[in-house]
Amino acid sequence: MVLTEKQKQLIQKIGIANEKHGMQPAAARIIGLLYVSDKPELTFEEIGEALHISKSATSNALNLLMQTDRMEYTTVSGDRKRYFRLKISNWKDGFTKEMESLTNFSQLIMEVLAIRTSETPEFNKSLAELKDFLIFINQELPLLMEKWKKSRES
Amino acid sequence: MVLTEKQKQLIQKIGIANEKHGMQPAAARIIGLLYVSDKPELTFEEIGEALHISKSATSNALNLLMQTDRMEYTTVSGDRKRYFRLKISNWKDGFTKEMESLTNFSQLIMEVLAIRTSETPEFNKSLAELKDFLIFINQELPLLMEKWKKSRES
DNA sequence: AATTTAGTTCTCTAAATTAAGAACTAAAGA
DNA sequence: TCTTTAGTTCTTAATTTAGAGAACTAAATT
Repeated sequence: MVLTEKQKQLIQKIGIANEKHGMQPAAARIIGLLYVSDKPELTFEEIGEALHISKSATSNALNLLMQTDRMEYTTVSGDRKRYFRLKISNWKDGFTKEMESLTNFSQLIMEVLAIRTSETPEFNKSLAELKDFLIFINQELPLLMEKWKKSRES
Repeated sequence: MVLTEKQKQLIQKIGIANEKHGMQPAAARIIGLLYVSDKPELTFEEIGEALHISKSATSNALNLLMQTDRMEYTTVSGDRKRYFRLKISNWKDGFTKEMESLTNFSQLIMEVLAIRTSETPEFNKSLAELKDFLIFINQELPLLMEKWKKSRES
C-alpha cells in the first residue's frame, strides 16, 4: 500500500470532516483511506499498515464502522482474510438518517411547546414557527429523494 | 428559577441532542434551559444556578454560544446584568450552514474522483453518483428555503 | 476611597476518549 | 499435534475535554 502525497492529504481531509460529525479519528481515517485507495477492498492488515494504526485500533474502528453500517466485508473461499469495503450507497441512507434526527428535534420542540407558559406569546410564536419549519423540511425531504430517484431513471 | 420535573427532563433531552451535534455539555444544556424557561431572557447568575454550573463554566459556555451565533444578550440601562436569550431565528441559518458542510464534502469527493485510478470503474461510478447526489441536494435546498418563505408569506 | 456586583481568566483536577501492546482465541495448514 | 494466520480483547498510558474554584478586572455604588 503505497500512498501518494495527494492521497494522504485527502485521507486527512476526509478524516477531519468525518471527525467533525462525531466519528472516532481512526474510523474517520479508514473511511478516507477507502475513498482514495486504488483497491476498493482492503484487508485488515493493509488498513492498519497504510494508516499506521495498531491491530486493536484497526479492529475497534472496523467493527464500529460495520455496526454503523458504513462498511462491510466479503470473504474469498480458501482465504481467511476479510476484504473490507465502503458501503457508499449508504451515504444516501446516512443522509436520510441525518434528516431523521431533525424529526426527533421537531418532536422535542413540540414537547417544549406543550409545556410552555402562555405568558410569553412572542417567544412561543417563534418556537411554533421553528416547529413548522421542521415539519416542512420533514415533509419535503422525502419528496426530494423521490425527485432524485426519478431524475436518475430517465 | 424553579424548574418542574418535565422542564428538567426536556433540558436533558435537548442537551443530549445538541451534544450529539458536537456541542459542549454545558452549552448544550443552556440551550435547553432557554427553550423551556418561563422567562425567555435569563441572567448569567440565573443560568448558572438553574443548571448548577460554576461561573467559569457558565462564562465559557455563554461566550461560545454567542461566538457561534446561537445566543445573544441585551442590557437594561441602570442595570449591569446581561439578559441572555436564544437567537431562535438562527436555527434556519444553522440549517443552511449544516447544508454548506455538505457542499464541502461534495468538493472533497470531486477531489477524490480527480485522483482515482481508472482501474476501478465500478467504484468510481458509485462515487460519481454520490457526487451527483450531493450536487443535487445543494441545488435543491436553496429552492426549498424559497418555497418555505413563500408559503409563509401567503 | 472602599465595597459590591457581574463577569472573566487562570490553574488544577477529574473524567472521558483514543489507541498502543500484549495476551488471547479460533480456524487452517503443515 | 504444532504452528501460523487473522482478528479480538484486555490492560494501560497518553491526550483531550470539561468544569470547579480562586484570583482577578472593571464598572457602579456607597
